[in-house]
Amino acid sequence: MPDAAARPLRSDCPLSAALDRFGDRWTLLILRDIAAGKRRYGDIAGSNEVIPTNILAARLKQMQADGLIESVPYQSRPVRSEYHLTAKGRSLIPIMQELCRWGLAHEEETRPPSGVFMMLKP
Amino acid sequence: MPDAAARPLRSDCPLSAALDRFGDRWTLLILRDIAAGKRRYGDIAGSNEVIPTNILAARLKQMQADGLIESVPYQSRPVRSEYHLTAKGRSLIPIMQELCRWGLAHEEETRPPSGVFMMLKP
DNA sequence: CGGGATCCTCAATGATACTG
DNA sequence: CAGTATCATTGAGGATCCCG
Repeated sequence: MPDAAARPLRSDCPLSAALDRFGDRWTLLILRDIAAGKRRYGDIAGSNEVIPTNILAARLKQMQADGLIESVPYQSRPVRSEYHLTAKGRSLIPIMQELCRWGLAHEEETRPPSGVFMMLKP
Repeated sequence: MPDAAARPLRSDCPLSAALDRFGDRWTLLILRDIAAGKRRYGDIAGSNEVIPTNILAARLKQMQADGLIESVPYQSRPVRSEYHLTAKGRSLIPIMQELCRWGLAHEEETRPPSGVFMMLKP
């Protein structure tokens, strides 16, 4: 598997650049989990939206390559790491909150007022 | 191809719901173009990031199904339509602007200060 | 010519099994 | 537990083709 590298950007448009970094189905959900305090692989894998493990591993690598998170080893043999947001990753929290507000306002018509699983503490 | 229908959501998380609507590589770029005044298929297809025509057609249908845009016929035989933002589509403009700001702040290090192709007028 | 539809190829995704 | 390997399926991205 080709190791994660910085991907090229499609154009000079900054919106396009942002989407090239986290405009996919999983990156922001992983970032949400880490921001919410989940630090280990298994915590994130156990989230409500069940992310396939191979994709989770690939995204964690890509997000490190993009500077959104960093991995901090907490034991060796076997090597185990925790994931933390970098400053760059933290800079996405307001965006996630705004997306969250939009989702609440526009996509909750049909669903019962069950639990809201997004709770980022600014 | 199954005609565009509202897709199911992965979970109750409103962030996830928002991403299920426009968390892909093209939807927001198309929305940006329409918001910036491009109304016809060819205008959007000619954008800086070259979107394949099959994807553009599919996205336009999906965005209508999701209520983000509406198509207004401006001639019949052959039927030709213009695309406009709905109120729901317009509600994404602040989000696009914030993404844009993020892209400028975090992803422009390497590129020369060439033109910025994103200019949404609030 | 504008607005697609269609076909093809290949990369990414997703499900699941497996391993250190 | 934290991933990697494998494999089927989907989707992206090009290149036409078609139809009015």
